[in-house]
Amino acid sequence: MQELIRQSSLFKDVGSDVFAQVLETCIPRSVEEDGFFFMQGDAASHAFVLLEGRVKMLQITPNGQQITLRILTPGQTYGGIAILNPLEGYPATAQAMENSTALAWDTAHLRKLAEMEPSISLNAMQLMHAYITELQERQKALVTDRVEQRIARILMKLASQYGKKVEEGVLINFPLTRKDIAEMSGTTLFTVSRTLKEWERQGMVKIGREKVCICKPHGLVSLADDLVRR
Amino acid sequence: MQELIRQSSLFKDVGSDVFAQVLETCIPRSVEEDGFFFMQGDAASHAFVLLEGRVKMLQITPNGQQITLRILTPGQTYGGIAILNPLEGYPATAQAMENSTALAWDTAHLRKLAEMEPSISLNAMQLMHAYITELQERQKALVTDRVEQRIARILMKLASQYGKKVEEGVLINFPLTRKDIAEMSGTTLFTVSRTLKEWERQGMVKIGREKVCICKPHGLVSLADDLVRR
DNA sequence: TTTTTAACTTGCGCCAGCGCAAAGACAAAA
DNA sequence: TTTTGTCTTTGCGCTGGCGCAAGTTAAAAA
Repeated sequence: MQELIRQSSLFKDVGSDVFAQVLETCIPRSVEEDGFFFMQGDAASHAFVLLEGRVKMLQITPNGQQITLRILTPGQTYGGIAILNPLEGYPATAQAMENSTALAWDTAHLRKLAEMEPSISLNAMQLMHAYITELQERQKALVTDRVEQRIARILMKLASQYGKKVEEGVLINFPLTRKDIAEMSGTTLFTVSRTLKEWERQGMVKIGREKVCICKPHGLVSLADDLVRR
Repeated sequence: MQELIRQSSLFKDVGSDVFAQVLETCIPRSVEEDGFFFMQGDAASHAFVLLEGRVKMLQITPNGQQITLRILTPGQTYGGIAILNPLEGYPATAQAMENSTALAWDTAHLRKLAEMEPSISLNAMQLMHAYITELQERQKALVTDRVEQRIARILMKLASQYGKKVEEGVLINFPLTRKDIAEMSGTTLFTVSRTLKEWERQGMVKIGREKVCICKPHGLVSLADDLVRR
């Protein structure tokens, strides 16, 4: 566990003396499947490092539609804005996709730690920067790419994050519904279903209930980069 | 000028001793209309505070299409990621929309300043956080709103940023082409043109060449929030 | 095993918005 | 004043993708 925190994006490169304080000031927090670590708009009082499980960052629109922003795996940081004024609200909701455990630090401790060890601030900024880049990429995709390309891109990304080599190709190694994919790529589950079926016909993927396996990654990449149109 | 830096989002709340160093370490930088402060992907070597002019942050897609991310006014900070490892590339391009002047600080000085004065780091994070929130809002809009709503929202935002009261209503006080609006709202200049004309027919706006004046702000808000469909 | 629940597929109709082309309207330069 | 370049409008055709409804499959619960 210490190992995981040491490698976490927020506390990497922290000197061992300060690191001891990091360990002292954390609060463990467990949330079961479909529960929430925090909701969009809540006062940003804690930053989290995920220890085990999977957590989905999402937004909910006024009319109830969901947008999935990202899926987190152990070692990743979320709610990092807590280092700022806790009057800021979290910009998104963090929901556990399975029983999950995380460590939490509150604003006061975070700031104290950051003052002792500037690299914590830099790490937090690095995190935010990475996220900004990702959001911009996604925005670009939403504006310029067809739905098909966006789905291809999401699958490639999930595969690189959760891919597991099996005999038929690369399996995305956790239950993933058509609706999940739709919420990540900004479309509907119907369109996702149709697209995946078409790809299966072409032998590019193999699909099942809550399961996607990529047989021809190269074909998907071509699609994502718009090198080929169907 | 000092006043402007004092109030700038990056250096506000900086103690007067460190502030003196802020002033010492800056480099003035002028760029004329259509010129660039930096391009997406360039090594992020400097952070800027705009003194005068207007600067557009944009992305260019592989096929040449532009996406406008935001428009900056004097006092605003851009290129703030320079505080991180300069190996990071700027996530977007900064182009002057008119002759513009800014002050720049390089990574080395920024870091030194941030170490002396933690509030600089906090300010930088605050900036990034505000930007993240904005990007998420925009992503939500792209996924869930109709083009009409998105245009309405962009106009409201521009009006709140640059609005000038005139007799007919609130004028967006700088030359703004249909193409500009399209790049901000993720659509085409044709659709923008049609939409604005329709709104003019309804008396909601008054438009001219590179000019938009909002006569019934309330009507636009209703549209943006989808309280009414045409 | 049967039942229930949730995920998925598929056909069909529809329309918002795109893309193009051609023409019109300004503004600045010559 | 005329010219030139840029910005804008508008008609027309087209289609990607949405939305719904009805049916199918598969897993989980009873």
